[in-house]
Order: sequence, then C-alpha cells, then structure tokens
Amino acid sequence: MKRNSRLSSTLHILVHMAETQEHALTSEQLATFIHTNPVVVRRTIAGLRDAGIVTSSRGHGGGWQLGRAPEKISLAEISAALGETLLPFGTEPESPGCLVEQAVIAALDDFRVEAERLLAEKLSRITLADLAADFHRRYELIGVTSHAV
Amino acid sequence: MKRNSRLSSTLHILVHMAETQEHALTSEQLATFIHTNPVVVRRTIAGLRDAGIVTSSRGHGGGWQLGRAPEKISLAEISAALGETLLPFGTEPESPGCLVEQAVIAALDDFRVEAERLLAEKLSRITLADLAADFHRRYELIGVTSHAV
DNA sequence: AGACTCGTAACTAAGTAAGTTACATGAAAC
DNA sequence: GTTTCATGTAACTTACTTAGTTACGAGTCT
Repeated sequence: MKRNSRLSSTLHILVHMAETQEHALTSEQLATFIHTNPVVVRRTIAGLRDAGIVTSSRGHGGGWQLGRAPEKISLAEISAALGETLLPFGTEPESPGCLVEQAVIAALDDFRVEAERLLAEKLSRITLADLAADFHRRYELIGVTSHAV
Repeated sequence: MKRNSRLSSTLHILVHMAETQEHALTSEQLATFIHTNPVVVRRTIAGLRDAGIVTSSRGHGGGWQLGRAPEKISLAEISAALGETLLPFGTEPESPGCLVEQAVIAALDDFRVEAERLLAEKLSRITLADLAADFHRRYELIGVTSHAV
C-alpha cells in the first residue's frame, strides 16, 4: 500500500466485499488484494466499522462484511470514516498577531469550507454499487473480448 | 514554516510584497514574515519566478518583487506555480491486472479531474488584490478600535 | 574591490505513515 | 474445555518526505 492511496485501497477492498456478500473475508485475504499486511488493513478500516460501513467478527469463520447494501454506502462516508482530508493545505496561524496572515487565513478558510462542501457533495453521489457495476461492465468486456479473440 | 502550509505562507509573503511594491524585499526579510530560513523562501518561491508571478534581482538593493499587478495574480496560478496538488489522494495502480482496481481508479480519476477543475476555477477568482484589500479592511478596523478604546 | 543578494547543491533533522511483531481477547469447532 | 482461527491493539522499525541548515558560486550595485 503506497502512501496517499488509502481511499483507493479501501475502495478496492470494499468492492471485493460487495462481490462476496455471502461470507466474511479475513484481513489476511483483504490484505492480499492491496498487497499489504493484515494489521494495516485492520487499522485502516477500523474507522469504517465505527461508522457502520463494515462489520467485523472474531474467531472461526470470522472476518469482515459490509454493514449495509452497497447502494447505501457513498464514497463521501468512506472518505470521512477514513479520516481523510479532502483538501491538503493547512491554515493554522504561525504569527497570531499579523493582520496579513489573518487576511490570508480567512480567505483560505472560506475557500476550504466551500470546497469541502462541494467535494463531499460530489463524493456522496458515488456509491459502492456504482463501482461494483463498473467492475461488472469491465468483466463482461473482457469476457466478450476473450471470445472474440 | 509548518508542514502543509506552503500555500498559506507564500500568500503571506506575496501580500507583504504587494504592500511594498516600491522596492524589493530580500529573502531574509521575507523569511522573518513566515518564521523560517531565507533559503527555504528562495526554494519555495522559485517556481513563482518561473511563472512570472514574482521577479528576483541579485546584488545590492536586490530581492523580490511582484511580477505584475496584484489584481492580475490569482490564487490558482500561485497554487499551480508552487506545484501544490489540490486533491491529496493518489490513484496509481498497484495491481495492474485487477479489474476491481481499474474500476476504482477510473471512478476516482473522473472525480479528481472534475474536482480539480472546480477548485481551480474557484481559486482563479481570488486575487492577491483581494487579500490585500481584506488586510486593509482589518487594518482600518484595528485603527478605529484603537481610537475608540 | 567590497558589500550584498540570489541560486543551488548537499547534508541534517523532524515528522508521518506504512510495515512488522507480539500478544491479549473473543468465537467457533471438535 | 481445549484447540484453532480471527480480530484489536500496542509498540516498535523502516521508508519517505519536507523543512531547516551550511556552504559557496555567480551576479550587481556602490
């Protein structure tokens, strides 16, 4: 798992879980999907469990499953549950008395609030089901291609 | 200069430069504004020079000045010149053959392209002159307050 | 010539996040 | 109830990124 790919990796995992709703997948299995360590998986998606996006169970036959239907899980929720920041830049004061800095921070914060609202809105329109559907589309395509060739 | 505050710090510097258009400011002076090192300043705003946002001159009386009027410098240009990414998450393939991953990356890239266009558009509407104007507003306010109290 | 300032390379230090190890906790199977 | 399997989590290591620093060459004004 590369840096800054937590959202992408988590989505990868979740789509696999959407494809396997009949039984739970272990962190071990999930880890192989994104070429990493089971512990990293557990740590990464722990927040999703708290948000009800996935459920986990221990012991024999345990593992991870979606907490609700893929249609009801939006990328906005996933991103939020991961604790991801949509915008990368910081605006914490470094010289609290400086009016120039205050003006800069005010402008940047306004922008940030508006931008985050916008991005969250966009992300909330994409669901896990959409990704799964796209996956199936690609799967069909490969199938057709294989027959054709 | 804290991490992830490059945009904010650079704006701070640029507004100061907008306030001092009659003469150049040295990296040394700029560095004190954002509590850092002259070399860090030079390194950080080197990209702005290449983009024509600022000019630099060497030797006695040298330093940095705005390359054009503050009204003509947008935050979008500044952000781009700094090489900042507006969106933090990565979408590079880690398992090139996996159709699930392909679907995830496709969705994320679509979102990213659209989101970046949107953010850049928003940032292009804010100019250095706007920040300077806000600074002056704050300055007046303090003045009034001082008189009142 | 001397003082000053940028340009840049090379190195150091600090902070962040992934990867790893280890072990406790809980649940199912036998 | 013991064994096996899986999560939960803490602690540590490693890799990477970026700010900070030092040093010095090159250009410019007095």
